[in-house]
Amino acid sequence: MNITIEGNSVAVEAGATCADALALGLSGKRFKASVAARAGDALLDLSAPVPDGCTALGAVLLDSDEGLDILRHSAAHVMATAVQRLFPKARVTIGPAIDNGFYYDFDPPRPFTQDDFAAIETEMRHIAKAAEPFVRREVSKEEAIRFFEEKGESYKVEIIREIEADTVSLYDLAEFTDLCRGPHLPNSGFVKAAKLLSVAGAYWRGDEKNKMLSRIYGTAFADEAALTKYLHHIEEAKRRDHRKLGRELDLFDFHEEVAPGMVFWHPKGMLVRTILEDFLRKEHLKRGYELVQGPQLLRRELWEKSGHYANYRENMYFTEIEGDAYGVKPMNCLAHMLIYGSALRSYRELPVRYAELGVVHRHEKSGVLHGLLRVRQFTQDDAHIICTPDQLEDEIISVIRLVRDLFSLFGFSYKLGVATRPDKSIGSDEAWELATDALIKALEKLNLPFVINEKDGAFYGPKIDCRVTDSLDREWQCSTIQCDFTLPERFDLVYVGQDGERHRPVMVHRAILGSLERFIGILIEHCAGAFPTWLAPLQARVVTVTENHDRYAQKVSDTLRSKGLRVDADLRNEKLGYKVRAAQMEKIPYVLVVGEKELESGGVNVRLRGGDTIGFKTLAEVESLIRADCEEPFKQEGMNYRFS
RNA sequence: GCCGCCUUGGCUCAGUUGGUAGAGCGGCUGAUUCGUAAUCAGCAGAUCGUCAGUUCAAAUCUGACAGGCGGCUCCA
Repeated sequence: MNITIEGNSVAVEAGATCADALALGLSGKRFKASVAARAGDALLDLSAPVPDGCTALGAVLLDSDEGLDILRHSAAHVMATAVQRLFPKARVTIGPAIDNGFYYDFDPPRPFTQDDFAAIETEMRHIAKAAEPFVRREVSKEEAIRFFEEKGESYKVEIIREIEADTVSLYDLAEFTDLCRGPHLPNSGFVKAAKLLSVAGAYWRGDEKNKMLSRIYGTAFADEAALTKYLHHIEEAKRRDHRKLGRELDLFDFHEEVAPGMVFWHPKGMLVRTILEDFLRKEHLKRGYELVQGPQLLRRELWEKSGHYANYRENMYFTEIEGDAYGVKPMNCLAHMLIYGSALRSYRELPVRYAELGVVHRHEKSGVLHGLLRVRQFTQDDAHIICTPDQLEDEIISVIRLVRDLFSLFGFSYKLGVATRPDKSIGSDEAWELATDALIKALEKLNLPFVINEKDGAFYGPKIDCRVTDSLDREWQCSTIQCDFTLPERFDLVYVGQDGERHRPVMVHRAILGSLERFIGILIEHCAGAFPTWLAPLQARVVTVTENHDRYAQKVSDTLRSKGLRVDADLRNEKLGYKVRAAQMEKIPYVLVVGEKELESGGVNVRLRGGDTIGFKTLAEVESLIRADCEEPFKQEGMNYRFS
């Protein structure tokens, strides 16, 4: 039969393998770099026969995304084989490839530790060196179950029992056989640049009621150079860790023993926060929001009425005074609804948009806390939009616009997802449909790419989530836009329509940056501590050459401060180079050097954060330079934010 | 909460087989008066996370607890 191999038509004998076919159609070099074959959407082992009716085959190269995926999946098998040799009693479970690597979950007699890595890696190298072939076999379910039962591999048996097909595929690698869909590398010889990275506990099937397994994470690359580069990248990313930079730049800290998961903002960090908050308030007012604020404590009865007490009690803080029980708010919606409900509203008032930088407390489990990214007390840039069903889509569009504008202002890339109705949910089908449609249509109208996260919505309504990544590529949710039909019902929110009748409004909960703490944490990592000039706690530092220039430096600093710029002066008795270095490490955008020449001519010598010296400038020039720098990001957004 | 690891001056880290603590940075003082990423010297600063236990003797060994780190589950 004739098939096309990447554009070349070749004649293939019946019973030929994918490798045979590719060898005919590819250059020798390309063939050698191939680790699997592609037929349409399917990936096949090179050793697999060319499928019946197949008319075209492509090569999957080792260093392509798909090739790396296969490499890492195969590396997981190599690791499992090594573990089986060293720890015969360790039962195996699953071991997939993931972004940047792979893992394998084991149920060992004792959990693995990093100290086991050396031995496992050595064994993995032996297996790689032996270039053991991966051999695929199709067997009946019964046969597979019998096979794994004999080996005592109960987890595998459990998985196989749930597979619907009549047959399953097994892969042999040396003496280790694993249930696996494949495809795999032709042999283990390709797994030469692999490294084990960490151990972790992981629940069997991700359910915390199940047994905790011992997971080993590792990674593998096409060659040693790529692996070294990746490991270097990880090291580099750790330098950007907001927890490290927060301490080094004196932005914030934690006092774990007295308030785990709660931030202590130092002056510089608080300044960044304050500037950000001021900007957010102005931007919200500009976009038709009204600012409100509710109390931190609300009577327990209210939380019972809202359903939070029933569903969320474990995560709430409670207090009691003079026999009255209060709950510390974990969210801001209730106060906003009470404000809405304080008067009978007309349809003419809608949409109502209440915004609050609301401080909330959530008692997160101790193991999940993570610097600023996961805390127990945080501030949401929260708002609740109460509108008619007709207004819903337009409201959502403007919220998404705000998300888009703010995230591009900071230069973040983000991923949007629409979470649809979960199995456990309340509300009518029409309401769900109306809201889900509104969310999707809004995203489509703005031409923003998004994914659908099936059944991932809140129990009271669908939502749009926006996720951004930290320096180590971990994803964190920031924006959330949630439609809610429950609370307006429970709190009997109404508006008087044109017809004089009372109607039920729709409510949208939305946060754009999400939590200010989390957002600032990610921002720190994003800019490696070098905040954009409009947010930098110090925009410029005057640095003297000798103490003869102290008075002049102080005058320069005072003058610029009086213009509203954030400036200080380093008058320490140190060499210029020392103070320049200090300013550089504090990531101050502008260093203004003053010495004899500047004293005489009445200006400063400007050095930029990046290291460039742009030379002599008058103070007026410096002022407009810094202002222009502040306004630059806003021009791109068409926000025209002024710094005066 | 669960699994593994970790906790020594403000920070980063040494501390060999148990014999009651060291360095660099930072801070302070003095000398130096210097032109774009570290001038020199001196001084101060630690009941080694907490509480028990083993021991003649514990930073070091054991246990519990509290935090932290990496994951899991959860979540903004």
